[in-house]
Amino acid sequence: MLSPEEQLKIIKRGAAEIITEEELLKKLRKSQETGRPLKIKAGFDPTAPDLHVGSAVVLRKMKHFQELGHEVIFLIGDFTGMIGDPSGKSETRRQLSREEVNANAKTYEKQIYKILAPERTRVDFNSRWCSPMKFEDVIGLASRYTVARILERDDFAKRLANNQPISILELLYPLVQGYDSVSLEADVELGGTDQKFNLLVGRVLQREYGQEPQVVLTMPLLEGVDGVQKMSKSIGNHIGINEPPEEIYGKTMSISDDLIWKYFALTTDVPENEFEQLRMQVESGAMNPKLAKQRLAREIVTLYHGKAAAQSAEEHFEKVFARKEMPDEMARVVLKRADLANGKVWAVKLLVVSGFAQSNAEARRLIEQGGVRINQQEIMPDKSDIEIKNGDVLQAGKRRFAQIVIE
RNA sequence: GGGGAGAUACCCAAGUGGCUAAAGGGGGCAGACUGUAAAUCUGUUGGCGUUGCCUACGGAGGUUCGAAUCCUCCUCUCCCCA
Repeated sequence: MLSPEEQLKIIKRGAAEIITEEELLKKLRKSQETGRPLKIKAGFDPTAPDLHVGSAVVLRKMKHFQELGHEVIFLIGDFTGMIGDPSGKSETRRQLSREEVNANAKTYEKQIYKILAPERTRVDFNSRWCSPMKFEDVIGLASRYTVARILERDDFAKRLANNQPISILELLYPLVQGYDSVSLEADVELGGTDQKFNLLVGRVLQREYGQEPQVVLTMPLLEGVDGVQKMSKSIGNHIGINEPPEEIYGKTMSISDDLIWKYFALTTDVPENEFEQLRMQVESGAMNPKLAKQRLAREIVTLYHGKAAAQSAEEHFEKVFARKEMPDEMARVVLKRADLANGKVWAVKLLVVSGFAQSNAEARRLIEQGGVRINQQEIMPDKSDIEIKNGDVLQAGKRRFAQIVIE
């Protein structure tokens, strides 16, 4: 077993902030003396069970703890999810049914074990202690924190300043999350840097309830493929860990060059000195950043799909984007023979049927912009009906392909 | 409880009777370029087999030849006073 100091070193890798490091070290020492593993808590929203490499940043840190022999609790915030938030405009706060929550939890479990060890992971739900709470318990909880302190939270302060609505429920959220820590008697809570406030509330509440406060460990937020906003499914700038290898590879290649190193640090197991060396080569001009990014893309695909998949994803990418050839495998569009007139189809319709355009108008636009090809041959806007045969390849834009099947 | 301000497309935001399918920005999509789905530049961005028609400026009515724009009621949000 590693010494507390060595453990701390591993834990610190990639972390944004640890509050406080001394407390963590103390807890690690005590754990080693008593043989009792630390309880590591991280909370997850029950509404978005599609994990991406951004949410994986925290999971990977959980994994580190797990490998050090500590107890990891994957906490699903189902209680709050089942209440929903009527004031919120975002659908992510939509009220969920018990069934939906259960289904989402299952989806989570399928995904997290791509990263965590199942036998050493405890999945829990905060409805377990929230649902039985009586109103006086809630009042008791509410009495332990003040509005002024809640309003310290950055986004609350901003919304207040900008005259934007804040529901009472939203004010209660940090308290609920903090109370989760009390119920679990958490030693450490992990989260993104945007969670810092909520995690700190946990410390205050634990103290209020006579417990030793948890150590707060925040991880940097990973920007999505747009390079600006935090990776999130609702924004659509995410790389999902369940996506096909080609998608993960391609999306990784689409991140901004500046982000390569942050991705290496937070989403892969590549040792720091190794990617720092790549970085120096790129910055000195000795290496094309594309190569470094390809290494990154391979690493990420390997993590979730294995080495062979990473290899073929890379080949696919080179073929389609560097050499602008057609991929080996692609989706199929099935047409009935009856849909054809003299072997011809209306190109606009074809695009809609294949799902490359949402509407006829969008399909027209695509064609007018020169973005549609059949067998690499551009479709001209003035020719509305095009001849097609079985096996022809329809292409929309640079990366969407489909093979036409006529039956 | 009283007074005031506001709600515009995926998001932010301009527009205060016809020239408005609605400025500008962001995002998305496409094209060019390239070293990649980086960066940059350009175009495009409600629907309909489309020289026209339909739908759309919080909701429902109304005024008018004509309404995002004026009137009435309703819903929601914010501010000030109590």
